[in-house]
Amino acid sequence: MVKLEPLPSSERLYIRVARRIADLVKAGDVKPGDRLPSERVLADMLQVSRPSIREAMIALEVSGLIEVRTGSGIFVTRGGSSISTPLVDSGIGPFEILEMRLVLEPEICALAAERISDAALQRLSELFQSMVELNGRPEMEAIDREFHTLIASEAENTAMAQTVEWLWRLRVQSGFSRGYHRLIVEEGIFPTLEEHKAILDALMKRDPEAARQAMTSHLLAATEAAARHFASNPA
Amino acid sequence: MVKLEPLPSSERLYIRVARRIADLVKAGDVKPGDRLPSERVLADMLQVSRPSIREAMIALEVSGLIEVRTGSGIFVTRGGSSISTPLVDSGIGPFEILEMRLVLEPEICALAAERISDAALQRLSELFQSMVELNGRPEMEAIDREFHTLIASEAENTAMAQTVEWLWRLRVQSGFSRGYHRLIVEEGIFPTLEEHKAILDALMKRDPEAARQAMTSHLLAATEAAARHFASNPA
DNA sequence: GTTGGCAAAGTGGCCTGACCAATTCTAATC
DNA sequence: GATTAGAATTGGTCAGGCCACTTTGCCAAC
Repeated sequence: MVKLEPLPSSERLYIRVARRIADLVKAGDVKPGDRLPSERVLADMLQVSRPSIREAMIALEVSGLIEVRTGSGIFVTRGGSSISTPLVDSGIGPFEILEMRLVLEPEICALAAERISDAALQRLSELFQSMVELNGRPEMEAIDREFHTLIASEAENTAMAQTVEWLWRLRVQSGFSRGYHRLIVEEGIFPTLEEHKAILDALMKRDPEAARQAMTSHLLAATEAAARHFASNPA
Repeated sequence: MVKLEPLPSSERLYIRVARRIADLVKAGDVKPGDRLPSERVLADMLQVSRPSIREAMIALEVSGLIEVRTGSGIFVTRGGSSISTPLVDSGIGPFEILEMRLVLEPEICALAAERISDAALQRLSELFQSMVELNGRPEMEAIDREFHTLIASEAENTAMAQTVEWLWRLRVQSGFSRGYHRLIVEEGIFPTLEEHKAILDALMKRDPEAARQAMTSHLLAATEAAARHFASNPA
């Protein structure tokens, strides 16, 4: 029972093209934020047709490496690549997301307490101030998101940071945020503010154990709030 | 400072097409393993050009929802979504992966201890037997992978399960496994066997605390082994 | 000098139609 | 009935074209 897999010889063209482009980015020839040559130019350079270039670009776009702006050009994404789920609904629900965050983010927070930079602490303070000022307006969710993703990025573990960002994307996608605003208005925003304050304080003291504890409390409270929310707002 | 999200207008065509197809799958009109209508037929049905259909298919293919077989047709993937091989290198290294697994998998294992099915326990036993028999051959890594991903899927949290699979894909991609075989030969396979046995036993007793403990020990050992490996094999 | 508007150039979005290569189906042949 | 050669089907790729949107820069009006 031999199993000679290989000799694929020629992969599909769009994959080869996509890899070439991805290599350019990885090699640093084009940096995040840069604009790639136009599709027509790329087609000419790589000696393939424009449809093939387009297919490769779509593959890279779905992979999160590039961003296509109509009429303007193709740009390299700033965040690099990540777990992608733009098209297919993952079927992952709010409680699964929260259960996973409850496992992941306290540890991330503890790591971040030891590794976080002063600049990041400064930014977190600003974000917290914004939360106080916004006080329950819909924009708060975006602030909340940056608060958590920033902490995740300061844990200095790309895998963890990308996962946290992925979970936020899933959350937005899963219709959890549709009732978010009403929820925080009903519940009152202050408990959430206090929880974030506790996290911020722990990070500033660079106290891993306190940070872990604060994040755990915050996410437990969020889970309970979500449970109440869904109890009174079936599906 | 209003922030009116600038009208949805028309998304790009390939995305709308891809969503339509994805909905077909989600609604169960076409099931995993089924063949989709040919590109030409789809183009005719949706009243778009074939290139647009192709672009949508590539997006879905990258997303892992479908599989394209030249000359044969387009088929819905059996494993749902996320079997796809990432197109771009994430730049995430072995130690980041291990650090994250060390956070995630012990908790997953504890959850699985309470939720795991008898069938899954049976399968885990078989996998362990295979590990004993293979005893250090390269195929072991695939077994190891199924062992861990199966446990993750039994935690009954799709987000966690997908993340564990993602981490394995990253591992394969990050060149960690290139020296894997030599490593386990040098180190001897027995410690790893014992660690897996401990995990299996804990799950069979449905003891969450023991399961968490066993998985932690296993991953700590793996981290140390990886450290030794990279110490003697500079990148 | 600044501002405002407008046109041209550049870019991606999408289409038509065609040919090639791999696969599968069909039917004639043995 | 099994084999096999040819036809039909299907994805892979290309060429060229037109449209809509963005950007840019010139020029007129203030």
